[in-house]
Amino acid sequence: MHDILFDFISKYISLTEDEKNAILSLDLFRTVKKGTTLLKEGQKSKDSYFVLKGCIRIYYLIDGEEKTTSFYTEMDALTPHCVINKAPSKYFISCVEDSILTVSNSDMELEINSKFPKFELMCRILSEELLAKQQINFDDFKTSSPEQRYLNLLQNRPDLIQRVPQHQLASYLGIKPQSLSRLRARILEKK
Amino acid sequence: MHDILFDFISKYISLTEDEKNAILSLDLFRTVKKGTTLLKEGQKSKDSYFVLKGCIRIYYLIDGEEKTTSFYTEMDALTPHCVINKAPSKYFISCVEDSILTVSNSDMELEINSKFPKFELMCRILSEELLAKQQINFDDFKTSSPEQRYLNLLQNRPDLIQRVPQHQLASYLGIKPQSLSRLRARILEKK
DNA sequence: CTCACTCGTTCACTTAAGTTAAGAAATGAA
DNA sequence: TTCATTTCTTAACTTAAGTGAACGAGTGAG
Repeated sequence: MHDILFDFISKYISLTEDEKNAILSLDLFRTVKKGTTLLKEGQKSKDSYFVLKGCIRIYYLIDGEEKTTSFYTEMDALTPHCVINKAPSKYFISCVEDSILTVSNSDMELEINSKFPKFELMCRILSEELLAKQQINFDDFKTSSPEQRYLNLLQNRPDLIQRVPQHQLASYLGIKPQSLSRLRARILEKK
Repeated sequence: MHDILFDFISKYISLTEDEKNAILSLDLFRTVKKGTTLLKEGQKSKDSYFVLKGCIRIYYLIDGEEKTTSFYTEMDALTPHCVINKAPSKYFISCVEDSILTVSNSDMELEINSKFPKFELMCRILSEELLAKQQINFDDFKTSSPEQRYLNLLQNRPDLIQRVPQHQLASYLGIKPQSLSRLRARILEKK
């Protein structure tokens, strides 16, 4: 399990054994049950997550309705906005499946980063990469119809469609569950 | 003009006179005319931008049509995805107004960052902040209708609606220019 | 000044998403 | 297993966005 984390890190920097041990001594690994809420609206958390196995999601509660806006699966890193801007969270984070995560506190990260400048570098590169990826994602979303977005998802993250409830997928695509059902029927007809 | 840049930087780190001079010696400042294309689809640029005055936009050319997906105005920083992942650009960057920018090369940044670790820190914090902001933005987009998105824009970036052509605004809102016209008429009626 | 072109708006029509409701299927707890 | 709940689908109807076309206003090049 640890290897998954180190494989991920090795894409950005190389670690000495000492550094690996420093990370392991932080005791970051957690297993969480499906349905567990990791963060609630209004809370001020300092925790960031990295998904080793499983799936977690961000959702908003708007007019009593859950609106899921993102999914994080294997090898995805998530730092909630409330950690960055120290404001109460606007959203919930919850486990879609039984999952294995690393949970790291921003105080710990500050300490590690100042002790090992290498980590600072990794965090910068990682954030820049995620930002660029997120921008392309957003652009794709803006420039396509719900149907195209579903077909894109089918191409790029086919696993999500299998492992995630339809009504959560729907709001992820920016539409209602009924529209997703209809849209899928329409696509099948065309084939 | 230089002050705008230093004011921005001072939100993240504090600079000595030496460091300020190091930055100034890089000769980053450029004035660009309205309509200038800064980056074309297919190009592999290493340039990042910071807007001191004016407005630049990202747009895609899809089926011969321009789809504008973002605007950058005063105090906005933009590092194109092609700089990050070293791939040909998927989009164009162009000047909406006569503008004053800083243009910095990623090689220069690499050098500066290794010479002054402070900059590395600033870049990390800045990217993390931008990523968090971008996520909230994307979430808002997903969870609202075109009409709500227009009303949000009216709240959060009212200047954009004045300074940017309607058809560019439309694709920024994820709709067609005709729909934006109609939607605005609808809102006026309601009042 | 004139002509061509772009831009924003309007209209009629088409298409697809939102809404409300109902029912079947799957899930989970007692 | 049973019962309640959640999830997904379908349907009928409403609403809003997409499409194609036309028009006037504004802009820029010659």
